[in-house]
Amino acid sequence: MARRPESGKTKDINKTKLDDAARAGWLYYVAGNTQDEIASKLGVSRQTAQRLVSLAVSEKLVKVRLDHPIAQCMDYAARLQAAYGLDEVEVVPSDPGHPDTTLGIAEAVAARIEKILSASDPVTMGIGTGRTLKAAVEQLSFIDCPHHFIVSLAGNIAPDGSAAFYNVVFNLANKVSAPSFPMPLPVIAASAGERALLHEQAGIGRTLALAQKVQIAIVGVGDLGPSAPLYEDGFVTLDELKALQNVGAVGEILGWTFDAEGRVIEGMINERVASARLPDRDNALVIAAAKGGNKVEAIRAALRRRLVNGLITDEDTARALLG
Amino acid sequence: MARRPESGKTKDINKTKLDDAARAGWLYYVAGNTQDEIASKLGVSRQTAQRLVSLAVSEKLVKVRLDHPIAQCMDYAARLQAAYGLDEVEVVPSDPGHPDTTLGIAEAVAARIEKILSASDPVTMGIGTGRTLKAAVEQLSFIDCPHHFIVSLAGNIAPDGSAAFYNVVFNLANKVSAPSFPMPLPVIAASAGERALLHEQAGIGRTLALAQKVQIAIVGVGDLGPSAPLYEDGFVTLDELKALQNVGAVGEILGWTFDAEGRVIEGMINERVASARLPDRDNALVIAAAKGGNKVEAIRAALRRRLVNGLITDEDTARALLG
DNA sequence: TTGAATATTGAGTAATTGCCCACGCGTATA
DNA sequence: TATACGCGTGGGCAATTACTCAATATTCAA
Repeated sequence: MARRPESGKTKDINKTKLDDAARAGWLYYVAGNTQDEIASKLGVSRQTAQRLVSLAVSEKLVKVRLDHPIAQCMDYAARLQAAYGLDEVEVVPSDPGHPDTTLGIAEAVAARIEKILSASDPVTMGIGTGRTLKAAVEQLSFIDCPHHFIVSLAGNIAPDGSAAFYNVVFNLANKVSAPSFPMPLPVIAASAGERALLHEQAGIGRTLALAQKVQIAIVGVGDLGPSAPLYEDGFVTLDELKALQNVGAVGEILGWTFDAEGRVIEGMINERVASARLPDRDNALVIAAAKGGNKVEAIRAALRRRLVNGLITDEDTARALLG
Repeated sequence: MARRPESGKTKDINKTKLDDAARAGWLYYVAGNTQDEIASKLGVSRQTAQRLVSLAVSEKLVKVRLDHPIAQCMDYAARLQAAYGLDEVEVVPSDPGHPDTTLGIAEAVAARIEKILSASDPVTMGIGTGRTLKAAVEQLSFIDCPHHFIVSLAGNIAPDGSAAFYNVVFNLANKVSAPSFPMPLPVIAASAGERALLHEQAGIGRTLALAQKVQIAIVGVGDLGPSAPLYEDGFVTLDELKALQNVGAVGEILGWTFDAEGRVIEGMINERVASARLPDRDNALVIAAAKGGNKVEAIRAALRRRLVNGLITDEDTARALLG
C-alpha cells in the first residue's frame, strides 16, 4: 500500500538547514542584524540569508507575541465578563478584512495553554478539536511537563476513517511531553448504538473518565450556517445540517449542538455525538476560543447558558457579542 | 530652572500612544500587514505607522521567541561574549549523556577552520594540539589554499619519541594544501636548558617566529584534574601534576599551565614548555575549543584573563561558565 | 498672551528586504 | 555515456522599511 506523499511539499528540509534557519532567524529577530550581516556571518549570500530567515518564519521557528493590554480590548473583555458572568475573558485585536479565521486567537490560545502547562501543580487539561485549536497548537513551543495530563474531549477520526486533519491532541503531544489521551473515535458515531459500543472500549472509557476530571478545557465553537465545520468536514450530511437548522440549532461545541439559548438539542445527532460531555463549569474552567461574524450567534448562545465560562475572542466579535 | 536633561530623550509616552503602538505592532508582526496597510487601518500616515511599530519594538511590547535548540545556543553565545568581552563565541548544542568529549565541538571547529582558510587574503593560522583539535581536523574536507600558512603552536613529539597521537598539523597538512610548519618538539622539554637548545634549531626558530605572527589561532584547553591530558599522555609525571595542583593550577593551553585567575604559573613545568607563546590577543584572534564539566574551571580561568579572545564550546559548558 | 523649548509630523531619501528568473551543479534515467 | 530533471544559487529589480530634516503643533512658564 503506497503511502500518500506528504501533502504538497516535496522538499525535505534537513536538520542542518533548519539549524541555519534558526540561526539566521535569531540573528535577524533577536540580535537585530540585517540580512547582509547575517549573510556574511553565516558565510552565505544575502539571498540565501533571506531565504533562511523566511524559512525560519514559515517553519514557525519564530514566534511573535505581543503582551500589551490594549485599552479597547481590555474594555471589551471586562464588559463581556460582566455581561455573561464569565470567569475569564481575553480579547485580542482585530485586523479588519483579514481572511484568516484564527489570526490572533491562535496565538492567544497558545499563550494560554503555555500558562496552564507551566503550573507546577499537576493539571488535567482537556482540549477539543477544530481549525482554531489546531492553529493554536502550531504556535506552541516545546514544553516539558510530564506531571500534567492532556485529554482529548472530542473524537478525531474523520468520516473517511483517517485521523482527522484537526487531530489536535496528536499535534499537541508532539510539542508537549505530557501523558496525553487521544480519543480515537469519530466525532459523530453512525448510530446511538454504535456510540455506546465505542464508548465501552477500554481505552475510550479511560479517556472519557479522565475527561470528566479536567480542571481546564479549551474548546472551539462551530457555527451551523451553510459552511458549518461539522458539515464541511463531512461529519453530518446536508440534510442533517438543515434539520438542525430547522429546530433552531445555531452552534456546536465538541459536536454537541445547541440552540440560540444555549440549550443542547434533544435527540438528532446529539444522540450520536461521541465526544465527552462538556466539563462541569462549576468545577472546571472551560474556555471557548472563537471569532468571526458567522460564529457570533453560536458564541452568544454558549455564553448565555454558560456552556463555557471563559472566552478568547477578538475585538470585532466582542463588539458583536455586546451590541 | 533647567529640566534634568534626560539621557537620550524626554519621551513622555502616554497610554493612548502605547496602545496604538501595540496595535500597530500586532498588525505588523502578528497579522502581517505592511506599514502602509497599518497606516490606513489606523488612520495615520505611513511614517507614523512606522514610528508606532518601531515604538512597539523599542518599548519591548513585541516579544520574539525562537523555538529551536540553536536559539538557546545563540543566547548563551551572546551572553558569554558580553560577560567575558570576547571577540567571538560559538555555542553548539549539547547531547546530554553522550560520552564523546568532542562531539559538536569538532564539527564547529572544522567549520571555523574552513572559513578561515576560505579567505582570499593570505592568513597565518596557528593551531594547537589535543583530542579536540585532532577530531576537528578529521572533520575537515580537502581544501586547496596555498596562499595561507599553517603553523603549529605546540610541540608534537610524544615522550616516547614518536610523533604524538595528536599531531594535528600533520593531519591538517594531509587535508589542506597550504605551507605548514610543524613543531617537531616534545610539548614539555626535559629541562629549561634543553628547551633553549631545541628552540635554537633553525627549523624550530622559523616556526616559532611564524607563530608570533599568526592572525588566527585555534587551541584546545586541558584540565589539570586526575585525568589531565598532559598527565595521561605522559608529558608530566603524577608528582608534577600534583605539584601543579598544589600551587593552584587548574588548566593549560599549549602546555602553559595557569591558575583559576588565568595567571600563568611561574616556574615549574612552564620553564620547560616548548610550545610557542600564546599569540597576542590584541592583534590576533585566539579561539579556545573545549567543552566538558572537567574543563569548566580551566576555560573560565582562561576567559577571565583573556588568555583567549574566542571560544567554541557547547551548551552545558556555556551554562556552567555563566552560572 | 507671548515666547521658547519640545514634541510631532510629513516629505524625501537611503537602506533593506522580497521576489522572479536564469544559470550551474549534481543526480537520476535511458 | 548522454540527456533530462531538480534543486539550490546569485543577479537584478521592485516593494517595503528606516532614517534625516525641516516645518508645524503643543506645552509650559512668565
